[in-house]
Amino acid sequence: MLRLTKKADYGLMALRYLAEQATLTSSNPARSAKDIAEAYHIPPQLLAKILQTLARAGLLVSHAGSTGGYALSRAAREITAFEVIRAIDGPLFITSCITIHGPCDLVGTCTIREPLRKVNESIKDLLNGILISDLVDMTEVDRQGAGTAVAGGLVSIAL
Amino acid sequence: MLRLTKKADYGLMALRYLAEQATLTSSNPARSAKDIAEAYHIPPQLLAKILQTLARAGLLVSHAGSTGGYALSRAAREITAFEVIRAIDGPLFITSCITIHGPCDLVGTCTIREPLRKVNESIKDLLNGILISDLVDMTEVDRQGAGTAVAGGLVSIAL
DNA sequence: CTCATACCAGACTCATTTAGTCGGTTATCA
DNA sequence: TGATAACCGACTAAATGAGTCTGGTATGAG
Repeated sequence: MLRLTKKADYGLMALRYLAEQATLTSSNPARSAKDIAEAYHIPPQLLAKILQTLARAGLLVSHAGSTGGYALSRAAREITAFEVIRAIDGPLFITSCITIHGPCDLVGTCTIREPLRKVNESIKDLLNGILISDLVDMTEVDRQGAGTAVAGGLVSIAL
Repeated sequence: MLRLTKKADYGLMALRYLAEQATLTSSNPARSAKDIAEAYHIPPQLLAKILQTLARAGLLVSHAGSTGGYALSRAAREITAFEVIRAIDGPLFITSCITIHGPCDLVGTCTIREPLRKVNESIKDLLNGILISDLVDMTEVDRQGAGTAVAGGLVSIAL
């Protein structure tokens, strides 16, 4: 089915939210897991775990205490969607031939591994071309009902 | 995790096999599910079901009886990897926001749906650029140890 | 000082999906 | 007419995903 997990979805939404907040507020950009969860109606405990994962991966900085919360560790235009997805969902494998335990038992007989590996790389490049800042920008565009502006760059994929 | 199911893997391998056989034999290109399964050490009954699905989708033609089996319904260069994957794994959704039951319950609050939809389209285009004949060609290239030749086209993706 | 707030960590449950099996039916050809 | 092979749906088991629970630890406000 080739779909992202809900966790990755939630993670992207949270990062986008934090990026947006960072531009709106000058002083303390930190937001608690609870706040973000309420903003999007995400199960709070689940989001908490996701944010912890992202903090462990170095994409977020966390701070405990009453004024604490999470904030982006870098600028929004220096964090890619791929990093987020990879931190949450783990390494990206389009084929089940290539797993974390090395090649599958069809080694030698599997004839489509190499082509699919290239597709894998292409998708990775594609996701690496999407920045958290792009997510914010796109929402703004949608809000204005324009749809003409094109955010982000151009990704060329050679097979 | 963004991975293909094993069924889709098996389906692609089978189609590639049938494409290869079609070029090698002049007369009857049909191969039984059992033969293909044995060639790749795939559970025969499972592959049988996959081939039936592909036949129902119009990608294969089937013929019962002692000399029967499956064959490609079109030329190998007129069948895309996307068609195969879609026939087996169903519609392709990179985000769990967009499901078969329409938009998720986060409608209105989900801020990343549109960007991810575009990624989805890009992946679709990417897979549509890969033909079954490419899979055969690539294997040949690998066999020759070349690696210089590049099969397939170039897919440009605008975000 | 202390307490409410918030992060941290892991075990755990429940639901869904995936992988694979089983049994029986129908079609075709030697 | 019997061997071969496609067809079909129901079924089971394993893996993954989504979400919860419980018990901690840090930190700043009052």
